[in-house]
Amino acid sequence: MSALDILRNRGFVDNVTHEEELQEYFSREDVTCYIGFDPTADSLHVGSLVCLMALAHMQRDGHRPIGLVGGGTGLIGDPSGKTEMRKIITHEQIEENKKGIRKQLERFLDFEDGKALLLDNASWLTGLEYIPFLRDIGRHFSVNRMVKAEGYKTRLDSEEGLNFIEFNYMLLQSYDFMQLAKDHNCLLQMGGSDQWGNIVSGIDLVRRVLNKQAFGITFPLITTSSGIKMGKTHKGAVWLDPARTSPYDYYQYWVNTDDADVQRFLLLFTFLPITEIEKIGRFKGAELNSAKAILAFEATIIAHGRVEADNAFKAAASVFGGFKIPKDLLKSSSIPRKIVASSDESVPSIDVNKKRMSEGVSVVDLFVETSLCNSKSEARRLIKQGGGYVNDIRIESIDKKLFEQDFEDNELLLRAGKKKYHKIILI
RNA sequence: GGUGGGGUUCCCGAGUGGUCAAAGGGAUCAGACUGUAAAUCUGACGGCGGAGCCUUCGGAGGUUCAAAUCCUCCCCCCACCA
Repeated sequence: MSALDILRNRGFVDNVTHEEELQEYFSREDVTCYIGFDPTADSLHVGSLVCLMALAHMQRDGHRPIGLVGGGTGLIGDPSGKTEMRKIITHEQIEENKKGIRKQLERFLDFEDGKALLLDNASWLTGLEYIPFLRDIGRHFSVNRMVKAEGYKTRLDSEEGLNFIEFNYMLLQSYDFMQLAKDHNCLLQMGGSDQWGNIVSGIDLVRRVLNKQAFGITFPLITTSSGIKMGKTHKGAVWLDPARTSPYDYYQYWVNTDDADVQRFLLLFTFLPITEIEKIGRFKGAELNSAKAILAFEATIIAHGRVEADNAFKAAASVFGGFKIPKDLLKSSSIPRKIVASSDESVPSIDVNKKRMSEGVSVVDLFVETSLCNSKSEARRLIKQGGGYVNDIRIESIDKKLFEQDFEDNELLLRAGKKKYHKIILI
Protein backbone atom coordinates (compact mmCIF):
# COMPACT_ATOMS: atom_id res chain seq x y z
CA MET A 1 0.00 0.00 0.00
CA SER A 2 1.45 3.34 -0.99
CA ALA A 3 1.47 6.45 1.08
CA LEU A 4 -1.19 7.79 -1.23
CA ASP A 5 -3.38 4.77 -0.50
CA ILE A 6 -2.90 5.26 3.20
CA LEU A 7 -3.89 8.88 3.00
CA ARG A 8 -6.85 8.13 0.81
CA ASN A 9 -8.13 5.34 3.02
CA ARG A 10 -7.98 7.61 6.02
CA GLY A 11 -9.91 10.36 4.30
CA PHE A 12 -7.12 12.81 3.66
CA VAL A 13 -7.44 13.06 -0.07
CA ASP A 14 -9.56 15.58 -1.83
CA ASN A 15 -7.76 15.74 -5.13
CA VAL A 16 -4.61 14.36 -6.72
CA THR A 17 -2.71 15.34 -9.83
CA HIS A 18 -1.33 12.72 -12.21
CA GLU A 19 -2.51 9.89 -10.05
CA GLU A 20 -0.96 7.03 -11.97
CA GLU A 21 2.42 8.65 -12.28
CA LEU A 22 2.32 9.56 -8.63
CA GLN A 23 1.56 5.98 -7.59
CA GLU A 24 4.41 4.89 -9.75
CA TYR A 25 6.67 7.50 -8.19
CA PHE A 26 5.79 6.32 -4.71
CA SER A 27 6.56 2.74 -5.59
CA ARG A 28 9.85 3.66 -7.18
CA GLU A 29 11.50 5.69 -4.46
CA ASP A 30 11.26 7.45 -1.18
CA VAL A 31 9.54 10.70 -1.81
CA THR A 32 10.20 14.13 -0.44
CA CYS A 33 7.07 16.19 0.04
CA TYR A 34 6.20 19.50 1.57
CA ILE A 35 3.42 21.54 3.05
CA GLY A 36 3.57 25.24 3.74
CA PHE A 37 2.51 26.80 7.01
CA ASP A 38 1.76 30.46 7.40
CA PRO A 39 3.37 32.10 10.38
CA THR A 40 0.33 34.19 11.18
CA ALA A 41 0.40 33.22 14.85
CA ASP A 42 2.91 31.71 17.21
CA SER A 43 0.89 28.55 17.33
CA LEU A 44 -0.92 26.35 14.89
CA HIS A 45 -4.44 25.29 15.62
CA VAL A 46 -6.70 22.38 14.97
CA GLY A 47 -7.27 23.63 11.45
CA SER A 48 -3.70 22.70 10.57
CA LEU A 49 -3.97 19.28 12.06
CA VAL A 50 -4.85 17.57 8.81
CA CYS A 51 -1.63 18.84 7.29
CA LEU A 52 0.43 17.82 10.27
CA MET A 53 -1.03 14.36 10.35
CA ALA A 54 -0.52 13.93 6.63
CA LEU A 55 3.15 14.78 6.94
CA ALA A 56 3.43 12.38 9.85
CA HIS A 57 1.88 9.58 7.82
CA MET A 58 4.35 10.29 5.06
CA GLN A 59 7.25 9.98 7.41
CA ARG A 60 5.91 6.79 8.93
CA ASP A 61 5.76 5.33 5.49
CA GLY A 62 9.42 6.06 4.92
CA HIS A 63 9.20 9.31 3.05
CA ARG A 64 10.74 12.63 3.89
CA PRO A 65 8.45 15.48 4.83
CA ILE A 66 9.39 19.12 4.71
CA GLY A 67 7.59 21.68 6.77
CA LEU A 68 7.92 24.99 5.05
CA VAL A 69 7.32 28.04 7.15
CA GLY A 70 6.20 30.95 5.05
CA GLY A 71 8.47 33.53 6.59
CA GLY A 72 8.67 35.29 3.25
CA THR A 73 5.17 34.81 1.93
CA GLY A 74 3.82 35.62 5.36
CA LEU A 75 4.78 39.17 4.61
CA ILE A 76 2.17 39.16 1.91
CA GLY A 77 -0.80 36.98 2.67
CA ASP A 78 -2.52 34.33 0.65
CA PRO A 79 -5.84 35.40 -0.85
CA SER A 80 -7.00 31.84 -1.61
CA GLY A 81 -10.24 31.10 0.08
CA LYS A 82 -10.20 34.32 2.03
CA THR A 83 -12.92 36.80 1.67
CA GLU A 84 -10.79 39.67 2.72
CA MET A 85 -7.23 40.72 2.79
CA ARG A 86 -5.12 39.52 5.62
CA LYS A 87 -3.29 42.04 7.66
CA ILE A 88 0.37 42.10 6.93
CA ILE A 89 2.61 41.06 9.78
CA THR A 90 6.04 42.32 10.61
CA HIS A 91 9.37 40.57 10.42
CA GLU A 92 9.78 40.41 14.16
CA GLN A 93 6.39 38.84 14.64
CA ILE A 94 7.11 36.27 12.00
CA GLU A 95 10.35 35.33 13.70
CA GLU A 96 8.51 34.82 16.95
CA ASN A 97 5.78 32.83 15.28
CA LYS A 98 8.23 30.61 13.50
CA LYS A 99 9.71 29.50 16.77
CA GLY A 100 6.35 28.44 18.08
CA ILE A 101 5.42 26.60 14.93
CA ARG A 102 8.74 24.79 14.86
CA LYS A 103 8.15 23.48 18.35
CA GLN A 104 4.81 22.10 17.37
CA LEU A 105 6.01 20.48 14.18
CA GLU A 106 8.53 18.65 16.30
CA ARG A 107 5.74 16.89 18.09
CA PHE A 108 4.47 15.41 14.88
CA LEU A 109 7.67 14.80 12.96
CA ASP A 110 11.04 13.39 13.73
CA PHE A 111 13.66 15.83 12.54
CA GLU A 112 16.62 13.72 13.48
CA ASP A 113 19.23 12.89 10.84
CA GLY A 114 17.41 14.85 8.22
CA LYS A 115 14.41 12.54 8.33
CA ALA A 116 12.33 15.65 8.06
CA LEU A 117 13.28 19.19 7.23
CA LEU A 118 12.09 22.51 8.41
CA LEU A 119 12.72 25.35 6.02
CA ASP A 120 11.75 28.96 5.71
CA ASN A 121 11.01 30.44 2.34
CA ALA A 122 12.30 33.77 3.56
CA SER A 123 15.76 32.41 2.87
CA TRP A 124 15.22 32.50 -0.87
CA LEU A 125 12.36 34.95 -1.16
CA THR A 126 13.53 38.04 0.63
CA GLY A 127 16.63 38.42 -1.53
CA LEU A 128 14.78 38.19 -4.80
CA GLU A 129 15.32 40.92 -7.32
CA TYR A 130 12.32 42.16 -9.11
CA ILE A 131 13.55 42.34 -12.67
CA PRO A 132 15.24 38.96 -12.80
CA PHE A 133 12.22 37.44 -11.11
CA LEU A 134 9.90 38.85 -13.70
CA ARG A 135 12.14 37.78 -16.50
CA ASP A 136 12.79 34.24 -15.31
CA ILE A 137 9.63 33.37 -13.45
CA GLY A 138 6.94 35.84 -14.31
CA ARG A 139 7.11 35.03 -17.98
CA HIS A 140 5.77 31.55 -17.30
CA PHE A 141 2.53 32.76 -15.85
CA SER A 142 -0.50 33.54 -17.90
CA VAL A 143 -2.66 36.19 -16.34
CA ASN A 144 -5.61 34.87 -18.29
CA ARG A 145 -5.22 31.56 -16.55
CA MET A 146 -4.58 33.03 -13.13
CA VAL A 147 -7.70 35.13 -13.30
CA LYS A 148 -9.71 31.99 -13.80
CA ALA A 149 -8.29 30.31 -10.71
CA GLU A 150 -10.98 29.74 -8.12
CA GLY A 151 -8.91 31.36 -5.41
CA TYR A 152 -8.78 34.62 -7.26
CA LYS A 153 -12.17 34.54 -8.86
CA THR A 154 -14.09 34.95 -5.65
CA ARG A 155 -11.97 37.88 -4.66
CA LEU A 156 -12.16 39.42 -8.08
CA ASP A 157 -15.93 39.29 -7.86
CA SER A 158 -16.11 40.51 -4.31
CA GLU A 159 -16.51 44.04 -3.19
CA GLU A 160 -13.21 43.80 -1.42
CA GLY A 161 -11.29 43.28 -4.61
CA LEU A 162 -7.84 41.90 -4.94
CA ASN A 163 -4.64 43.87 -4.87
CA PHE A 164 -1.46 43.24 -6.72
CA ILE A 165 0.51 42.01 -3.77
CA GLU A 166 -1.97 39.22 -3.24
CA PHE A 167 -2.21 38.49 -6.90
CA ASN A 168 1.48 37.67 -6.78
CA TYR A 169 1.05 35.05 -4.16
CA MET A 170 0.67 32.28 -6.68
CA LEU A 171 3.99 33.14 -8.26
CA LEU A 172 5.79 33.09 -4.99
CA GLN A 173 4.33 29.81 -3.86
CA SER A 174 5.16 28.29 -7.22
CA TYR A 175 8.64 29.60 -6.83
CA ASP A 176 8.88 27.89 -3.44
CA PHE A 177 7.96 24.61 -4.98
CA MET A 178 10.55 25.09 -7.65
CA GLN A 179 13.24 25.88 -5.12
CA LEU A 180 12.43 22.80 -3.10
CA ALA A 181 12.37 20.66 -6.20
CA LYS A 182 15.75 21.98 -7.22
CA ASP A 183 17.53 21.89 -3.87
CA HIS A 184 15.85 18.98 -2.15
CA ASN A 185 14.37 16.97 -4.96
CA CYS A 186 10.99 17.64 -3.44
CA LEU A 187 8.44 16.88 -6.12
CA LEU A 188 5.26 16.59 -4.13
CA GLN A 189 3.34 19.44 -2.59
CA MET A 190 0.34 18.92 -0.38
CA GLY A 191 -2.11 21.32 1.17
CA GLY A 192 -5.70 22.21 1.81
CA SER A 193 -8.13 22.20 -1.06
CA ASP A 194 -7.91 25.97 -1.23
CA GLN A 195 -4.31 25.50 -2.29
CA TRP A 196 -5.18 23.57 -5.43
CA GLY A 197 -4.58 26.47 -7.77
CA ASN A 198 -1.26 27.36 -6.18
CA ILE A 199 -0.10 23.78 -6.22
CA VAL A 200 -1.03 23.17 -9.82
CA SER A 201 0.70 26.32 -10.91
CA GLY A 202 3.79 25.27 -8.98
CA ILE A 203 3.82 21.93 -10.78
CA ASP A 204 3.64 23.85 -13.99
CA LEU A 205 6.60 26.00 -13.11
CA VAL A 206 8.68 23.02 -12.07
CA ARG A 207 8.01 21.42 -15.40
CA ARG A 208 8.79 24.50 -17.40
CA VAL A 209 11.92 25.48 -15.57
CA LEU A 210 13.38 22.21 -14.35
CA ASN A 211 11.79 19.95 -16.86
CA LYS A 212 10.65 17.62 -14.09
CA GLN A 213 7.32 16.06 -13.28
CA ALA A 214 5.98 17.21 -9.92
CA PHE A 215 2.82 16.21 -8.10
CA GLY A 216 0.16 17.56 -5.82
CA ILE A 217 -2.30 16.24 -3.28
CA THR A 218 -4.97 18.34 -1.64
CA PHE A 219 -6.92 17.62 1.51
CA PRO A 220 -10.59 18.27 1.98
CA LEU A 221 -11.65 21.14 4.15
CA ILE A 222 -12.61 19.36 7.32
CA THR A 223 -15.88 20.52 8.75
CA THR A 224 -17.93 19.08 11.53
CA SER A 225 -21.19 17.43 10.65
CA SER A 226 -23.02 20.58 11.49
CA GLY A 227 -21.06 22.27 8.75
CA ILE A 228 -18.84 24.39 10.92
CA LYS A 229 -15.16 24.68 10.26
CA MET A 230 -13.12 22.62 12.65
CA GLY A 231 -11.55 24.00 15.71
CA LYS A 232 -13.84 26.67 16.98
CA THR A 233 -15.21 26.89 20.48
CA HIS A 234 -16.64 29.55 22.72
CA LYS A 235 -13.12 30.66 23.44
CA GLY A 236 -12.16 30.95 19.80
CA ALA A 237 -9.79 28.67 17.98
CA VAL A 238 -8.50 25.47 19.50
CA TRP A 239 -4.73 25.87 19.56
CA LEU A 240 -1.99 23.32 19.75
CA ASP A 241 -0.02 25.48 22.13
CA PRO A 242 -0.81 24.34 25.69
CA ALA A 243 -0.48 27.91 26.88
CA ARG A 244 -3.33 28.97 24.61
CA THR A 245 -5.51 25.90 24.86
CA SER A 246 -4.82 23.75 27.87
CA PRO A 247 -4.45 20.02 27.31
CA TYR A 248 -7.60 19.59 29.35
CA ASP A 249 -9.58 21.88 27.05
CA TYR A 250 -7.99 20.24 24.08
CA TYR A 251 -9.13 16.87 25.32
CA GLN A 252 -12.59 18.24 26.00
CA TYR A 253 -12.77 19.64 22.51
CA TRP A 254 -12.38 16.16 21.07
CA VAL A 255 -14.68 14.50 23.54
CA ASN A 256 -17.39 16.81 22.36
CA THR A 257 -17.14 15.57 18.81
CA ASP A 258 -20.40 15.02 16.99
CA ASP A 259 -21.57 11.42 16.84
CA ALA A 260 -21.46 11.56 13.10
CA ASP A 261 -17.84 12.67 13.06
CA VAL A 262 -16.25 10.19 15.43
CA GLN A 263 -15.20 7.61 12.92
CA ARG A 264 -13.99 10.12 10.39
CA PHE A 265 -11.99 11.99 13.01
CA LEU A 266 -10.42 8.83 14.40
CA LEU A 267 -9.11 8.12 10.94
CA LEU A 268 -7.82 11.61 10.41
CA PHE A 269 -6.53 12.56 13.81
CA THR A 270 -5.19 9.37 15.36
CA PHE A 271 -2.77 6.72 14.19
CA LEU A 272 -5.00 3.83 15.23
CA PRO A 273 -5.32 1.12 12.59
CA ILE A 274 -8.05 1.51 10.04
CA THR A 275 -9.40 -1.96 10.63
CA GLU A 276 -10.11 -1.16 14.27
CA ILE A 277 -11.67 2.16 13.52
CA GLU A 278 -14.00 0.70 10.95
CA LYS A 279 -15.59 -1.43 13.63
CA ILE A 280 -17.09 1.50 15.42
CA GLY A 281 -19.29 2.12 12.41
CA ARG A 282 -21.85 -0.13 14.06
CA PHE A 283 -21.90 1.82 17.26
CA LYS A 284 -24.83 4.01 18.03
CA GLY A 285 -25.83 6.55 20.61
CA ALA A 286 -24.15 6.51 23.96
CA GLU A 287 -21.97 3.62 22.92
CA LEU A 288 -19.97 6.15 20.98
CA ASN A 289 -18.90 7.94 24.11
CA SER A 290 -16.07 5.50 24.72
CA ALA A 291 -14.89 5.99 21.19
CA LYS A 292 -14.96 9.74 21.74
CA ALA A 293 -12.85 9.36 24.85
CA ILE A 294 -10.33 7.34 22.86
CA LEU A 295 -10.31 9.92 20.10
CA ALA A 296 -9.68 12.63 22.64
CA PHE A 297 -7.05 10.62 24.45
CA GLU A 298 -5.11 9.75 21.32
CA ALA A 299 -5.31 13.24 19.90
CA THR A 300 -4.07 14.66 23.18
CA ILE A 301 -1.15 12.24 23.26
CA ILE A 302 -0.11 13.34 19.80
CA ALA A 303 -0.33 17.03 20.56
CA HIS A 304 0.73 17.13 24.20
CA GLY A 305 2.22 13.81 25.16
CA ARG A 306 1.23 10.89 27.29
CA VAL A 307 1.35 12.54 30.67
CA GLU A 308 -0.97 15.36 29.72
CA ALA A 309 -3.33 12.93 28.06
CA ASP A 310 -3.51 10.85 31.21
CA ASN A 311 -4.17 13.89 33.33
CA ALA A 312 -6.87 15.18 31.03
CA PHE A 313 -8.51 11.78 30.97
CA LYS A 314 -8.52 11.57 34.74
CA ALA A 315 -9.70 15.10 35.16
CA ALA A 316 -12.61 14.47 32.83
CA ALA A 317 -13.47 11.31 34.71
CA SER A 318 -13.47 13.15 38.00
CA VAL A 319 -15.78 15.91 36.87
CA PHE A 320 -18.08 14.08 34.54
CA GLY A 321 -17.91 10.68 36.13
CA GLY A 322 -15.66 7.97 34.84
CA PHE A 323 -16.84 5.04 32.83
CA LYS A 324 -15.18 1.87 31.78
CA ILE A 325 -13.72 1.75 28.31
CA PRO A 326 -14.47 -1.68 26.79
CA LYS A 327 -11.25 -3.59 26.46
CA ASP A 328 -11.74 -4.69 22.89
CA LEU A 329 -12.68 -1.25 21.59
CA LEU A 330 -9.93 0.19 19.41
CA LYS A 331 -7.51 -2.02 21.21
CA SER A 332 -4.38 -0.39 19.87
CA SER A 333 -5.17 2.63 21.97
CA SER A 334 -3.29 2.88 25.21
CA ILE A 335 -6.13 4.60 27.01
CA PRO A 336 -6.54 3.33 30.58
CA ARG A 337 -9.20 0.63 30.52
CA LYS A 338 -9.68 0.22 34.23
CA ILE A 339 -11.62 2.62 36.28
CA VAL A 340 -8.97 5.05 37.37
CA ALA A 341 -8.72 6.60 40.74
CA SER A 342 -10.11 9.99 40.04
CA SER A 343 -7.71 12.84 40.05
CA ASP A 344 -8.55 16.26 38.83
CA GLU A 345 -5.16 17.86 38.56
CA SER A 346 -5.94 19.19 35.16
CA VAL A 347 -9.11 20.99 36.08
CA PRO A 348 -8.09 24.61 35.99
CA SER A 349 -7.86 26.29 39.37
CA ILE A 350 -7.12 29.50 41.17
CA ASP A 351 -5.97 30.13 44.70
CA VAL A 352 -7.81 32.26 47.19
CA ASN A 353 -6.51 33.07 50.57
CA LYS A 354 -8.25 32.17 53.78
CA LYS A 355 -8.51 35.57 55.24
CA ARG A 356 -10.42 36.82 52.28
CA MET A 357 -12.84 33.93 52.36
CA SER A 358 -13.54 34.36 56.03
CA GLU A 359 -15.19 37.64 55.19
CA GLY A 360 -17.22 36.12 52.42
CA VAL A 361 -16.71 36.62 48.72
CA SER A 362 -19.44 37.12 46.19
CA VAL A 363 -19.83 34.26 43.73
CA VAL A 364 -20.22 36.78 40.95
CA ASP A 365 -16.69 37.99 41.60
CA LEU A 366 -15.39 34.46 41.70
CA PHE A 367 -16.89 33.64 38.32
CA VAL A 368 -15.03 36.57 36.88
CA GLU A 369 -11.78 35.76 38.67
CA THR A 370 -11.81 32.20 37.44
CA SER A 371 -12.40 33.53 33.95
CA LEU A 372 -15.46 31.37 33.73
CA CYS A 373 -17.23 34.62 32.94
CA ASN A 374 -15.91 37.69 31.21
CA SER A 375 -17.77 40.26 33.21
CA LYS A 376 -19.94 40.58 36.24
CA SER A 377 -22.95 41.09 34.06
CA GLU A 378 -22.23 37.83 32.38
CA ALA A 379 -21.88 36.10 35.73
CA ARG A 380 -25.17 37.51 36.98
CA ARG A 381 -26.86 36.48 33.80
CA LEU A 382 -25.47 32.98 34.15
CA ILE A 383 -26.76 32.66 37.68
CA LYS A 384 -30.13 34.11 36.84
CA GLN A 385 -30.48 31.57 34.08
CA GLY A 386 -29.63 28.78 36.43
CA GLY A 387 -26.24 27.94 35.00
CA GLY A 388 -24.10 28.70 38.02
CA TYR A 389 -23.13 25.97 40.45
CA VAL A 390 -21.02 25.64 43.56
CA ASN A 391 -19.97 22.08 44.30
CA ASP A 392 -22.67 20.98 41.89
CA ILE A 393 -25.42 22.78 43.74
CA ARG A 394 -27.21 25.41 41.73
CA ILE A 395 -26.72 28.95 42.89
CA GLU A 396 -30.08 30.55 43.57
CA SER A 397 -29.18 34.16 44.03
CA ILE A 398 -26.77 36.57 42.46
CA ASP A 399 -26.10 37.94 45.93
CA LYS A 400 -24.75 34.62 47.13
CA LYS A 401 -21.54 34.83 49.05
CA LEU A 402 -19.12 32.06 49.78
CA PHE A 403 -17.28 31.47 53.02
CA GLU A 404 -14.56 29.22 54.31
CA GLN A 405 -17.07 26.60 55.37
CA ASP A 406 -18.22 26.14 51.78
CA PHE A 407 -14.91 24.45 51.04
CA GLU A 408 -14.33 20.76 51.36
CA ASP A 409 -10.72 19.78 51.90
CA ASN A 410 -9.79 23.34 51.04
CA GLU A 411 -11.32 22.98 47.61
CA LEU A 412 -14.43 24.26 46.00
CA LEU A 413 -15.73 23.53 42.55
CA LEU A 414 -17.28 26.31 40.56
CA ARG A 415 -19.21 25.39 37.47
CA ALA A 416 -20.64 27.41 34.60
CA GLY A 417 -23.20 25.64 32.53
CA LYS A 418 -22.87 21.96 32.03
CA LYS A 419 -19.28 21.54 31.14
CA LYS A 420 -17.07 24.31 32.37
CA TYR A 421 -15.43 23.82 35.69
CA HIS A 422 -12.94 25.72 37.74
CA LYS A 423 -11.52 24.85 41.10
CA ILE A 424 -10.90 27.30 43.86
CA ILE A 425 -8.22 26.30 46.31
CA LEU A 426 -8.02 27.77 49.76
CA ILE A 427 -4.57 28.79 50.85
C1' G B 1 -6.63 62.35 -10.63
C1' G B 2 -12.31 62.44 -11.77
C1' U B 3 -17.23 60.46 -10.58
C1' G B 4 -20.26 57.53 -7.66
C1' G B 5 -21.00 54.14 -3.37
C1' G B 6 -19.41 52.89 1.43
C1' G B 7 -17.15 52.47 6.80
C1' U B 8 -22.84 50.55 12.53
C1' U B 9 -22.24 46.70 18.52
C1' C B 10 -18.04 39.35 17.61
C1' C B 11 -19.59 38.72 12.05
C1' C B 12 -23.28 39.91 8.25
C1' G B 13 -26.69 43.74 8.02
C1' A B 14 -31.05 47.46 9.02
C1' G B 15 -31.38 52.27 10.88
C1' U B 16 -31.18 58.93 8.37
C1' G B 17 -32.58 64.25 14.56
C1' G B 18 -35.52 62.23 19.86
C1' U B 19 -39.80 56.23 21.08
C1' C B 20 -31.71 53.69 19.71
C1' A B 21 -27.66 50.07 23.67
C1' A B 22 -29.54 50.54 18.23
C1' A B 23 -34.35 45.84 13.72
C1' G B 24 -33.15 41.06 11.57
C1' G B 25 -29.89 36.96 10.85
C1' G B 26 -25.46 34.22 12.18
C1' A B 27 -22.09 33.00 15.97
C1' U B 28 -21.96 32.55 21.19
C1' C B 29 -23.91 31.51 26.24
C1' A B 30 -27.70 29.47 29.62
C1' G B 31 -32.21 26.43 30.60
C1' A B 32 -35.42 22.19 29.20
C1' C B 33 -34.63 17.40 26.67
C1' U B 34 -30.13 14.06 26.66
C1' G B 35 -25.29 10.38 26.19
C1' U B 36 -20.06 15.75 28.39
C1' A B 37 -23.86 14.08 21.17
C1' A B 38 -27.08 16.25 17.35
C1' A B 39 -31.75 18.36 16.41
C1' U B 40 -35.62 21.12 18.75
C1' C B 41 -37.95 24.64 21.99
C1' U B 42 -37.21 28.82 25.61
C1' G B 43 -34.30 32.78 27.25
C1' A B 44 -29.91 35.89 27.26
C1' C B 45 -26.43 38.47 24.41
C1' G B 46 -21.84 46.62 25.67
C1' G B 47 -20.33 47.79 30.88
C1' C B 48 -21.56 48.96 35.88
C1' G B 49 -24.49 46.76 42.55
C1' G B 50 -31.63 45.29 38.94
C1' A B 51 -35.60 50.67 38.45
C1' G B 52 -30.75 54.33 37.42
C1' C B 53 -26.02 55.46 35.46
C1' C B 54 -21.63 55.11 32.08
C1' U B 55 -19.16 53.98 27.15
C1' U B 56 -20.41 52.69 21.72
C1' C B 57 -22.23 53.53 15.42
C1' G B 58 -14.16 55.14 10.85
C1' G B 59 -11.37 59.86 13.38
C1' A B 60 -11.46 65.04 15.06
C1' G B 61 -14.36 69.23 15.61
C1' G B 62 -19.30 71.86 15.13
C1' U B 63 -24.90 72.82 14.93
C1' U B 64 -28.95 71.45 18.37
C1' C B 65 -32.59 71.09 24.44
C1' A B 66 -31.28 66.37 21.79
C1' A B 67 -27.06 63.22 16.68
C1' A B 68 -25.42 56.62 14.54
C1' U B 69 -28.60 60.11 11.97
C1' C B 70 -27.28 67.34 10.04
C1' C B 71 -22.50 70.48 8.83
C1' U B 72 -16.86 70.88 8.30
C1' C B 73 -12.16 68.74 7.89
C1' C B 74 -9.41 64.18 7.92
C1' C B 75 -8.43 58.71 7.41
C1' C B 76 -9.64 54.07 5.06
C1' C B 77 -12.29 50.76 1.47
C1' C B 78 -14.90 49.68 -3.17
C1' A B 79 -16.75 50.40 -8.34
C1' C B 80 -16.45 52.85 -12.92
C1' C B 81 -13.58 56.22 -15.76
C1' A B 82 -8.42 58.08 -16.54
